[in-house]
Amino acid sequence: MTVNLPPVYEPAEVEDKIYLYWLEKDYFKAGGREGKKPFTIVIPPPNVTGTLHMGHALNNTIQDVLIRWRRMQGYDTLWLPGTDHAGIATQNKVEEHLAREGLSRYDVGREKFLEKAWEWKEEYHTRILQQLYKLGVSCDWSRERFTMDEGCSRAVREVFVSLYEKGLIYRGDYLVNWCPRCHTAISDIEVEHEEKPSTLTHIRYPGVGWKGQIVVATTRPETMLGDTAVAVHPEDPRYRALVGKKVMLPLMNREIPIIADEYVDPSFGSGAVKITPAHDPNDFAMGQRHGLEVVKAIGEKGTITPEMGKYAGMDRYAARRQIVADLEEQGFLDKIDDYTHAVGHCQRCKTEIEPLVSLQWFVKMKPLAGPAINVVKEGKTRFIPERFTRAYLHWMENIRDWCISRQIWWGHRIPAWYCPCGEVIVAKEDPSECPACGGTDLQQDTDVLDTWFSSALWPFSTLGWPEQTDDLQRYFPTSALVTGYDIISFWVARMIFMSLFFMDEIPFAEVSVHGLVRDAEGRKMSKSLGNGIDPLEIIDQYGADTLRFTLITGQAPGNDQRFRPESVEASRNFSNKIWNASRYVLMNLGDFKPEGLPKTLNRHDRWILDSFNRVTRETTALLEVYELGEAARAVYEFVWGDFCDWYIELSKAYLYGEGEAEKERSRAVLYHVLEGTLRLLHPFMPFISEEIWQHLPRSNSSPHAKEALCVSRWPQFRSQELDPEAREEMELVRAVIRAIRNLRSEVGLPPGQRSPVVFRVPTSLQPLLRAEQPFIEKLAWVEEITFLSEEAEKPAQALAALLDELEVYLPLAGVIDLEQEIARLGRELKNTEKDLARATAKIANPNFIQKAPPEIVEKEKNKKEELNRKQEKISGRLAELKKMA
RNA sequence: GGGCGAAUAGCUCAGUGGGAGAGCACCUGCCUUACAAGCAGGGGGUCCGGCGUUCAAAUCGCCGUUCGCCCA
Repeated sequence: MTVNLPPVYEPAEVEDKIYLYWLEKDYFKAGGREGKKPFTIVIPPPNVTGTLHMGHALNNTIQDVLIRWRRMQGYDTLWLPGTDHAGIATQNKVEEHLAREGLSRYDVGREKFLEKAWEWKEEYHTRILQQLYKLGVSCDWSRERFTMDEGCSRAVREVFVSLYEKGLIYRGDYLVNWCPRCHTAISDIEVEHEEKPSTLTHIRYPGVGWKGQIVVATTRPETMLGDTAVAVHPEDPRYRALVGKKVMLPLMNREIPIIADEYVDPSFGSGAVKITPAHDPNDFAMGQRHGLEVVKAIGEKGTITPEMGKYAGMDRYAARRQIVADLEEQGFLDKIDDYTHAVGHCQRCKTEIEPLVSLQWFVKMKPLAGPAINVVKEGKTRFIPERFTRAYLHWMENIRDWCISRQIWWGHRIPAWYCPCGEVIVAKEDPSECPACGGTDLQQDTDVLDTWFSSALWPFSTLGWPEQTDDLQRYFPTSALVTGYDIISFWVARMIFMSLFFMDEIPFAEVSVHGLVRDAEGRKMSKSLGNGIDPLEIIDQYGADTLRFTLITGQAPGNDQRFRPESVEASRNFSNKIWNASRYVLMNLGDFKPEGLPKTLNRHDRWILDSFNRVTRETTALLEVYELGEAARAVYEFVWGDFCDWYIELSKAYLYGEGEAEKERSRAVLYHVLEGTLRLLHPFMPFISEEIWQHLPRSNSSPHAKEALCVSRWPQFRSQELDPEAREEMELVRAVIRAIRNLRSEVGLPPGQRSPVVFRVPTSLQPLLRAEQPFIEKLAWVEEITFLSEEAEKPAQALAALLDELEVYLPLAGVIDLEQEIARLGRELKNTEKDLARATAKIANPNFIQKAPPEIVEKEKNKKEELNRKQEKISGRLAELKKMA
């Protein structure tokens, strides 16, 4: 074969071609590996709201690394892809779109609106898929799902009806977080709290039938319109006598009672608080305890209700200003202080939420949370890193009922129907008549379910549930879930309790948690800041492998990372390094046919095979514990630091030399190591590794004669192939070469100018160094090596590198600057003596000898001896030089 | 108010009980028949501060400082 690869890797020319090849061959399809253990991941379904961002790129790359690695290990891998309808988010997008034509959703009507939403979904679904293809993910596309497809929708109904029948779903009046802009209730965790400078308004409430007044403080004076009590602490001596009496609500001229409740903090403000059950969660709870009236002062549009006299219809902020002005005018305003407090905002549109009492559907959480707490405590589902367990448990243990109805149109419509006779019908199939009165005038609930309701079923609904499908049997529970820490409570927690309730099993054994991808300055990437980086742009410019490698190496489990152009370039350089190392091998293979490793291997071969064996072990072990960044780094170091910097350089002597047998042996090892390296690399950089692999010669007797790297075997670590002898010898050889390079660099010798060196070396080491002489000469730009025995006189006019086992001299008659060399050796002596002192002190400590593990003590002793020899050599040399000076 | 995380080279970050690391940046010398997106060499650290546990702490515990996040 003729190989003529360009010197610079061009990802754009190979990636699409290779992805299509993989798809054609159906490599990503699960099944067909009977008898193999399954390894399953369900994708965190991206929202069809828009396109993918860097966070998605990271999330999917991690999953793809795991899946490709397990596939190569021989597992029956299933990575199930899909997308999420993302209720409020998508609805908002479609509404924005309509607004450009001057239309509201009410103008077009529910049916037409949903058509638009489906169109939106189709468009973005296609784009998301394109992006995932570009990233190179190996999902089983034949099993792709959507949260609103037929099967998932059936699962949603099944779950709703079942929970309703078991009394775990109920409908009730409750204080919910209302977004006046999205015009819907949202769950507690969809509210973002933000500290904001605000004011604390102190208002006087005059006594009724008693002399005096009570001052209450509030951050939201406009809610006073709906006050139905003033509360004090029962033990508070200032107010004890007033409990049970009444005050007059200013502006409204309504009498309201003074009540006592433990909840009131007597040390805050005046120790008395106004109670607005309709507009504050704590007040609502207190109102329930005391049977207080609920007076709505603010309506669903964020405006004052019609019952509130002159304020009726005013926007809540305008009303606040007006009310404060009126209070002041009428003498009820005590004072206004500056104050900072947390204000709830809608996660989707950032509007300040308004707590409102309304009729909503809820999931009763306590019975569901218990088992979900247990499985995590028992370690049946594990969070990685472990610290996220605590956040999960804290949330689960303090959980409140989950408001699941949303007053929007895009989503799963609540399967409840109302009959004029008062009957409520909750059913899997649309009812045609009322079971109570036989009436046919049934109205379905207009609300839809919270998006997370369907996502909570994702691990089993996507596998066919409620049908007992083969896939469900085989692939559930899934093996791992890969997700960002920001959706542990939204999604992970809910999948766990839903799965335990309906499947009686955990949904996944391990949750690998990753962090956020931030911009180069560490800020969150966001549309409003305009600091987002489109993964596709990076792929177009540098290739998917580069993007993947950047994200993976920049990542430590559970930690945020910054996306920096420098790191992208570093990854790009690495892929080019791989490309060129492969070019070198391919250019020199000739008509080589792989037939396994040669029978006789030399020291260099044994050393690189030992290194490869070690990096195989390390990479595999790191992947096992989800340390993907470390695993990728291990491969990087091996490729660049061992294979390229040393083995390839050493191999040049053979390949550019004369001996045919040597050439063949060298080719075989280069081939073997390169091929194995590509396999280690493949999960991280699937495209470049596959592309090069496809260029490698193959033969039928080759042990890895698969048709694609993507389905070849993951390298196996073999302990019997470790070669400590070769390793040790090569370490010495490399140390000698580095020492010579270092000396040459001290005097600024350019590579082209070769120099003689002198070794003063024990006879035991002479065979090794004489055997390696040609390589030392080549790699250290040496022209001639003289071997001296230890008895021989040392060269005088020379720089010295004093290793603990031998001495290396660079003779430079007349060139050497004695003063400089003395200074240099003096610095080295100082460092050596410092280390020696530390080691000596350690060994002198009887506690250390007694309590430290024997191998550590042994190591320390060896170190001390080594340093001793080195110290003697340096000081000896210094004495000689000083004599000459 | 409660919880969690971060603090290590100029920058960005790995490292979690046994001799301080990487990438980038910087300095020096090099186009060396794979690669200048490269090669060789080098400088650079109070591992935030303090106390403790231990034979041994960047690593474990406690206290504090600064920053970030989550929850109430």
